[in-house]
Amino acid sequence: MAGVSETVVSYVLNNNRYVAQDKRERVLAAVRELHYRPNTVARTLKGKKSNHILFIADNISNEHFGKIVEEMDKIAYDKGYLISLLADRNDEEFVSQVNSRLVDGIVISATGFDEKYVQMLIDSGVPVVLLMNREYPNIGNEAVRIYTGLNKGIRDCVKLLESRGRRHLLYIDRISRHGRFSKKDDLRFSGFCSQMEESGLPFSAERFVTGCTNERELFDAVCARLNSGLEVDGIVGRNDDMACVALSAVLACGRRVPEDISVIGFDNSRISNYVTPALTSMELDRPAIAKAIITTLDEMIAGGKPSNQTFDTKLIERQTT
Amino acid sequence: MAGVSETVVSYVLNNNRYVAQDKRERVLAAVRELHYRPNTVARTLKGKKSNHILFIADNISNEHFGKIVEEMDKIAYDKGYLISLLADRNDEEFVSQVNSRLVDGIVISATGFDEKYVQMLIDSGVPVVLLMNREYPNIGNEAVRIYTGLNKGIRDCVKLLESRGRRHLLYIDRISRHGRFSKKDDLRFSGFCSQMEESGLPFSAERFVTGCTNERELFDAVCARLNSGLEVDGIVGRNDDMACVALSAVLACGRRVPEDISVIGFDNSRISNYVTPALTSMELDRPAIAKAIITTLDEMIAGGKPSNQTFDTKLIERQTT
DNA sequence: GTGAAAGCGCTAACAA
DNA sequence: TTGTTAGCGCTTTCAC
Repeated sequence: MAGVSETVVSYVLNNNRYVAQDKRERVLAAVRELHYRPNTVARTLKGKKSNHILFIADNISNEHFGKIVEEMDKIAYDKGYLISLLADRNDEEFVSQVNSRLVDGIVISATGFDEKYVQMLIDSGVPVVLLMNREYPNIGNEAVRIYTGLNKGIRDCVKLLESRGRRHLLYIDRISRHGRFSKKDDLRFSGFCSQMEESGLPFSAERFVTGCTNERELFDAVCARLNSGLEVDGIVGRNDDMACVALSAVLACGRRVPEDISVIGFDNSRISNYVTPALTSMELDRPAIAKAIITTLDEMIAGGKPSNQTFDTKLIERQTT
Repeated sequence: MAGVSETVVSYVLNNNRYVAQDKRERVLAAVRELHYRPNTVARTLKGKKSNHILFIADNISNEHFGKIVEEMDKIAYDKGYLISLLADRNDEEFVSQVNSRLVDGIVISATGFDEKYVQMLIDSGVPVVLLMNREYPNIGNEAVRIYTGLNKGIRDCVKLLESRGRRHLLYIDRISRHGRFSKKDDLRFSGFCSQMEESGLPFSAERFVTGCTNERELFDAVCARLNSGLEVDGIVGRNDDMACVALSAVLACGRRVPEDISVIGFDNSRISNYVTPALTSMELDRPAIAKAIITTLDEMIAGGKPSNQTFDTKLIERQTT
């Protein structure tokens, strides 16, 4: 339609070769008239970018995750990327599935996803960003790490309770139906442990509430601790949801919050604002984190070697402390 | 490696032509050994399925949406589909972006997404499933509709309040920074209006709390209604988040819940369980809905003409009613 | 029953 | 400065 070869069209659209002004204009005019769009698939096959980013995660449905994805989408769309969401599966078939897609980059935020598979993904040559909620001791720095502030954040939680005179803390681990409980590689749990140690607070297995497969079990587990004679004057939840369950258990056991027991959550999700008493929590800088993920991946895709990043959390104090 | 032509490999992998048993086995052995995976991109370019489903939504970050996506992923993965998430944008560029991707199917759940663009997507030949939270009066039945029970669900909310002797209701619309408030095409709002009419309950503009751009405004708006002399003994929130804001406003104004005013939410999200008093809500059958979305799309992609589907909601009564 | 070859829509080396 | 052409990895027609 523009009376030029395909080559010229390609040059104009990619803007990577000089093309005579008049031809360039004719091409652009034809593009408009025909609503022409280069076929992303053909482009990818030819070895160009697919403009496709994959987010592998183990908890697609929580609020924190949803907000991160929402923020990522805003930035990604402007850069031309499409984001796909995929729950992790621990097998080679999964890695193989992913590899057959030719995605440009992968973000991983999956506590239970085996490092072996992470390494396979990296080895296939795709840029990988690790959204750090746990350690990856065996993964080298071919993968860029983004620390969202979990470690320092949870330490700050402990310090806050300490400053309120609390010394007998309980840590509330996640609920999981599939046995995915926190191990020492979990950044929140390890941060909690180190801070307890640094602050010289007593920490033993019975202060680590874990292994629950549903809310009811967790509720009962917290009550059991409180009624066992164990001294408890503070509770740190790994996230707001867990803290809320613990909070309701505390109240049900007849303890006052925050007079008898202080409770603090993590994530600053909507729920923290609406429970009674309102839950103190730690806010993550999600917009900045989301932006860093996309920007970092974008740089890696362009062949750069961006460095790891760390973000700070912000204490949102409410009534439970 | 198997000593056969590419053709035979293709036949074996797609299982669509007879291939001699020994060759078939050699191919399969080579596939295993080489960890061979057909390149999805090349396959798509050749005109086959991309096994890629796009979910266009206007509220990626809420809990309801996250759970739907999580359930969709489970089923989609088993069928070989990858799901991408994309916030809607109201312009042709957006449609064009989507079209250049050659996705197999599109799910749309976006209250403010212009029907014009939905039609453009349909016209481009991609199967489209509409996750109904509003009407699409101008879209024909080339798009398959999945009703999640919003209309009947919200009617049941009104009926429940009515059965509790409540007749002076307030409807709490969404909060939006971009002016995306409910219009008559919104299934919850229209369902509420029709039920109010059927039940002969008074409904006027002042009972429709809308136009708020943040929680504080909504809180104030509810208080203003309560203090204006308007008689109010029941509140219906379009979702749990809105109901919670209203609930806190009600309590702040010194009214008792449920003695003076009953409150009901929608979605049965976690928050409804943890506010005080615990919020009565309406649960959607998310696993079934998610399954229906993928199955329907899968059928359409295979060339079938599945029919619209409707799901039921379930009342979860707690303390606010 | 199997292979050769064309072609999906694009990019880029090379030639002109 | 632009056009011809090969080729990305696959599927499928057609011929044998």
